[in-house]
Amino acid sequence: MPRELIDLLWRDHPTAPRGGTRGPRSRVTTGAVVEAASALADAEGLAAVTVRRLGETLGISTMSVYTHVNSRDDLLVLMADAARAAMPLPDRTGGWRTRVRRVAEANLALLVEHPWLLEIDDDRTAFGPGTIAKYDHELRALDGLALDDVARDAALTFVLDFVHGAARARRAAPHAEEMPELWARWSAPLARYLGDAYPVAQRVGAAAGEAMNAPSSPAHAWEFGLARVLDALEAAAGGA
Amino acid sequence: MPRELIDLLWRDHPTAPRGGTRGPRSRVTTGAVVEAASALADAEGLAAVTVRRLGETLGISTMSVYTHVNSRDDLLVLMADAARAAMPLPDRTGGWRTRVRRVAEANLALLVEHPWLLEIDDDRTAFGPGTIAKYDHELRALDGLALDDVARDAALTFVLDFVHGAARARRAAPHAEEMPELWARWSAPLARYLGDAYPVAQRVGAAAGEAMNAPSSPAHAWEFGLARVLDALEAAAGGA
DNA sequence: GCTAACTCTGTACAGCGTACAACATAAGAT
DNA sequence: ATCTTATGTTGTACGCTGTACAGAGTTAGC
Repeated sequence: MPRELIDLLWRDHPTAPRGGTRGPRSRVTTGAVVEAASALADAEGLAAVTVRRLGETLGISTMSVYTHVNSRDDLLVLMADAARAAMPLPDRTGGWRTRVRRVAEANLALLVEHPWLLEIDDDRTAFGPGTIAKYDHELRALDGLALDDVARDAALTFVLDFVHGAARARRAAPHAEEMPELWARWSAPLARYLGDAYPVAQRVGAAAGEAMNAPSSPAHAWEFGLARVLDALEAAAGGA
Repeated sequence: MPRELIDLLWRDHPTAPRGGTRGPRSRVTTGAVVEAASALADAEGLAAVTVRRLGETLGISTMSVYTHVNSRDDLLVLMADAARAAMPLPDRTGGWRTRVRRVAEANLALLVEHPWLLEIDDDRTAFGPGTIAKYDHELRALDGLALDDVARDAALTFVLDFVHGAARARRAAPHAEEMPELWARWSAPLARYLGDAYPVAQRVGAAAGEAMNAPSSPAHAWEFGLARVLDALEAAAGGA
């Protein structure tokens, strides 16, 4: 399997190198490896995606995984692109505000469904068909705004960064289940250390913390922030 | 060294447990370990911060590191809090727009100086004195905006998420030095795969890519985005 | 049937975080 | 001055990681 990552990314394209026909039939395809890895990441987090685990779940040996994928890093790129390729692209009816809102919502849904995407930070994903198709589609959501190409790209980045931050806040933090116990053990010493210093932080932090536990809060913060983002875009384009 | 992380975070506080006086003198303090780790991360990235490397640079054995820090995860929390404690807090003169701009700029500077902060995602940092002091100070930058406590916290998060995204884009990507070679090897097959599909993505991507190489571009995108963020805050508060 | 191309596999290595037990050292108790 | 006890330091060892490499098994084309 000396196929390059770019050819693996485009493995479904008609002109992509298929690999010779000699030798034993593969018991598994690159796509199947990527799917299994993504399922594993969905279920147990990205750290559970080890080459050994992957071989096990696929019913092949550890090293056979490398027949279909060049390295774990490459696999992560393939996973990220596959997730974006499988993402339902929001429809294009309505005004730009509606369309951009749908883009934001679709991206939030994607990141909530696959939180491990937040941990994959590899520029090479930009070469994948899923990522490119997504980029193209989302750029078009900005049609109608008076933005040149560079500004259009910056505007999309602006929206997606906002979504990224919201998704990061929303997902269960890595050690979330231990937090109650941690709080029980630490709140007393923390109060002792703090005394009456930082009154603003203490008051606002308490309010924000309580609000966080209210079920409606993340949705409210999302609506609030998204409205701000849309307003900002409108202002940037000098009113659509 | 059975001191808990919270006590290590507050180790400079007068009432923090100092640890008994018996036994050999420590050859090294927790603070020194954190400093060495941060220097290592600045120079070679967070992945270079291994317990073995740390022991080496400190002139103690690998396992002695654990005398001063409970685990590598705890060390990352201490590093993050120390970086925030050492951050120069922007002064508080001027209107809220000026102050918030300074907050954003200070945070960008922090993340550019210590890009590894982007990789540390641990809720326990919120218990550290540096993080709390920073939070308090930054909340006060929003004084004068008509926001209740929950909204004030959300507004700060909004600003900091924007900075976070900008910093992520600005830092040298993990495999940045290999990108030119990668591009040379991949641009031809990519062009073949793409054909004339996704014209918008191709045009905008090319423009944005070229702009990225223009030295003025990141600064321009930053100014643009920051202005949008400030406008959004003003709108959120119903005009300051 | 032979050869070349291909998949699959087991072994092995260097690196990681860290549990644990043994030892060294210094202060407090006697 | 001696003993006790708390602490710092260290080496060894374990299980885990990604993956290089060599060899064995399998199939298509000559």
